Amino acid sequence: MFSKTSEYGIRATIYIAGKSQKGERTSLKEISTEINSPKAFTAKILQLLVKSNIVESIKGTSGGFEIPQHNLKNIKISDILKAVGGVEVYNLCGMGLRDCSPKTPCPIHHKYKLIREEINAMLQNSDLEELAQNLNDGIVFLKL
Amino acid sequence: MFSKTSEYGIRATIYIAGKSQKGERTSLKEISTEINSPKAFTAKILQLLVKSNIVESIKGTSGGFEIPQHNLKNIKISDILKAVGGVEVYNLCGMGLRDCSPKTPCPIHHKYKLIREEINAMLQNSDLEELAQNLNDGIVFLKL
DNA sequence: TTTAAATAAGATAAAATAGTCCTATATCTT
DNA sequence: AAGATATAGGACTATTTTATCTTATTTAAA
Repeated sequence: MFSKTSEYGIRATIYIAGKSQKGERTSLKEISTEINSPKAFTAKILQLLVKSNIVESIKGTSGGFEIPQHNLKNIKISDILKAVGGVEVYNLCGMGLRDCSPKTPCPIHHKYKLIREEINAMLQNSDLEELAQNLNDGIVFLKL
Repeated sequence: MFSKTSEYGIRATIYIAGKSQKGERTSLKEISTEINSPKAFTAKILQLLVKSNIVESIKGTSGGFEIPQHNLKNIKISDILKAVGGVEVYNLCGMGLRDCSPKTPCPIHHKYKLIREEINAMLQNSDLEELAQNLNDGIVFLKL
């Protein structure tokens, strides 16, 4: 479904969001431990998220990553995917046709269109405030 | 969404099905031209489909590929994906968690589960007879 | 029976994705 | 001011996916 980059990106962001919601800052080391992701690779992905202003990074001792609490409600999973470069997938033809359209549809165009719309709705409706709350309430998980 | 292998596999099979429905046999050359796929790579994928008894191959001059007409109704897209090794994706956690389950769900488990079920329904409900008919009627297309 | 045309199969190559390592830079603490 | 700890970034490596090339085999037709 998602690329590894997208998976780690989403999980890392939600983890940071959970910490931020509790007023805590977290480090790369903690993140990669808690979401079971390769550390150096996750660092690269976090750099993308910082560049896109989804996550803030603080260098130096006691540095780390955080997300301003008042931003949590406005950040959706689709924003994370956009930042790490993995969102346009869900707006393309399921069978890889360049000119797939309602007028020249691929064999699964109509059925897949509905699914694509639901995927996009899911990605655009899930905000970090809700996701972080669920994480902190212990009703969802990020570890392998 | 699908891997290239899956895309070409589905498109090639539907193309062969369309020909078979008209009582015609088709060749690798024709297939890769008509579905805009790399020839040698498509040949590999067709080998997988032949091994899984989805497609029949005939060697030699005037050889090619075909699907017995009475099989068309029983072959679903999910069978094609199974043959080329690209179906289990839609039964895994969207965020890559090994232990994702209703009891220990990932943050998008419940929403994604519904989507997964619809994807699987789509893959299991689309049979080659219908898909080939649509292709022959000119209401769906396989080319870029 | 030779030739041409077709698929089969194995080896190889190229490209994309995933992941690591090392050095630089910033910053808190002592 | 020095040292420890953190992120930033570039170079590099590994793996997987996608794609090609070459040779063998089969078979219809000339």
